[in-house]
Amino acid sequence: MIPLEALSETLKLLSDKTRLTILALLKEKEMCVCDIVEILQTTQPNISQHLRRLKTGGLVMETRRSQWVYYSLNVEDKPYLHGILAQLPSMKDQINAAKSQNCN
Amino acid sequence: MIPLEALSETLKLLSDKTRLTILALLKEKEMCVCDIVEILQTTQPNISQHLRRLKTGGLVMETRRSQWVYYSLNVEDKPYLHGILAQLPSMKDQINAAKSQNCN
DNA sequence: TACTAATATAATTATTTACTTATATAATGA
DNA sequence: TCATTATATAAGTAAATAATTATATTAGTA
Repeated sequence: MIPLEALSETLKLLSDKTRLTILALLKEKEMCVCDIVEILQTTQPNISQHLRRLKTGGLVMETRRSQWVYYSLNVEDKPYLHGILAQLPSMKDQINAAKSQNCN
Repeated sequence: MIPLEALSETLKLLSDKTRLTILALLKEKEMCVCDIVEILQTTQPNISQHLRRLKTGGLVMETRRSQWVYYSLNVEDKPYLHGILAQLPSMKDQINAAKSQNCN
């Protein structure tokens, strides 16, 4: 049983529209920062800071591969979030739409 | 499938510690405002305002019974929240501790 | 080594939000 | 009707937060 304090911190991470969208994207596949920036049409620092919070909160993992930092979901050990994550809409269309002008 | 916008609004309601605690209390049993104020040791307007947000967000219902307004959980139709609600700690101890100085 | 691309961090700003204080409304009972 | 209890609403304040702009770091490459 998670302390209420910790639970509300995690839910705060999920309560922001931009972060929820990032999680929806990562549900499809791992992505680097520039992919997400491209798809969400916002600034790089904005996404970078959201990703840092998600990482600190334990919701995503990062792996650097040469110049790119790839982020992926890290929620296997948090089954109580599965219900919510399952509600996230498919991002396939947005991903495909952005595929043409990829950053790498 | 719920729009991302609506989902983040709901999660915003769940992301506050006070509101989470209220939900944990209502998971045990329906309660009037003064019960919650007593247990959470805060002001009546504070709780009243949180309850209004929870009601507007569709997470709780209200029923007036004479001078008391009772609030209860309204989450049967939101199965994607069950995982989170199941994580809320038991409030039995806090409820019993406050039972002596009940408001009605 | 210099240049570029990808990412991170820092500082600032504008908005949101939780809480408080004060006041209003609603219901009960003397 | 008046007083009391329970609840709601309004206004103000302080703190938290998302996004922006500017700058730093890291890696690849000519």
